[in-house]
Amino acid sequence: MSNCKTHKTCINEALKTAEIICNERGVKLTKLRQTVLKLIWKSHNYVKAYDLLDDLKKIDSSAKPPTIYRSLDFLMENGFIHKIRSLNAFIGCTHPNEHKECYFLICDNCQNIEECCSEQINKVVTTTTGKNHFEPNQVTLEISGICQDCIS
Amino acid sequence: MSNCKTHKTCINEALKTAEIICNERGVKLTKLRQTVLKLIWKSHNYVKAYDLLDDLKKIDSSAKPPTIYRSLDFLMENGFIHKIRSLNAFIGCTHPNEHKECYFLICDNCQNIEECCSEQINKVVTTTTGKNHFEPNQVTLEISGICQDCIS
DNA sequence: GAAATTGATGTTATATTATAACATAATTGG
DNA sequence: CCAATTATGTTATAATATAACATCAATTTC
Repeated sequence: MSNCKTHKTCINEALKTAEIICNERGVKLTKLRQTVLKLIWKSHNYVKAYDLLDDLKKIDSSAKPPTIYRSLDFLMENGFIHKIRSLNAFIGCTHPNEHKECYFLICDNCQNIEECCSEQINKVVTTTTGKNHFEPNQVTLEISGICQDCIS
Repeated sequence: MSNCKTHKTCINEALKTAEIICNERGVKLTKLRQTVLKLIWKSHNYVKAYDLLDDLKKIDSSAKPPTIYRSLDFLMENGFIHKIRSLNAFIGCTHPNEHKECYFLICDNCQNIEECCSEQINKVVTTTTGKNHFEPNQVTLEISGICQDCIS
């Protein structure tokens, strides 16, 4: 669970980091992409694409599905957000650029998602794929259940 | 990769196992559910729900989306098939009832999916969730990449 | 700096995936 | 048998996502 005091800091942080990484990579964090990233970071929870679209429409009434999905694609490609496949939803990455593999603990009760990265998991994934002579590209690990705060 | 000689055996095996488990559990593997399971087992690859629906329509032209999705739900609940979330697709389980957690190696090239279960992964998942005081319910682990046969 | 190329966004349309809601039929437990 | 439950039929629509083409903006090349 996030216990940020002034959430604005989180948003600014996320935007700043993205900006820096984009500069490094020579890709552009356009106004639109910034806006979408900001909207995703409105909270620490996951967002659905069409909810995001509704939010965006408040700013630009001409926004349409491709508007959102393209920005989402860009933000995912660059590791600024993640797609949660078991929810068809998106969430801001808490540490873009640090590594590729991010794992998620998804609370069925409060909907909170904890990004949980583990060297140990990486290792065991490597071992398993190695045993199968499989060259991994993308690892999706999503664990749903009940989070600490909801276990009573 | 599957190298079954007479694939019919795989289908029959899957159906028989499902039948037995259903009897044990006192749930019903109805004609429809059997048919859907058989259609899923038409190959060792994954299938998409609407392709399945098309197949089913050849048998019963009145089949509609809920027909398929209900059967899929039943078959998933009972562990006879898995949903591959990163593909929005379904695949027969190669060892229903043995355990809950099944992991997948998905080849980006040949589309083959290898069910890969690992006590080691289970353990590290338990450790990770434990560390986070998280009570896991459902674990989704899908690794996409290039399989043994496609690495040249 | 004009032309050409590339990348981003706008726009229309539609594909794909999935479920709600209610009707009917089949099964089973008392 | 009757009531209750479970399964299926049916209609409609919700939710998720992309194709295809038009336009606009930025950049590069000459």
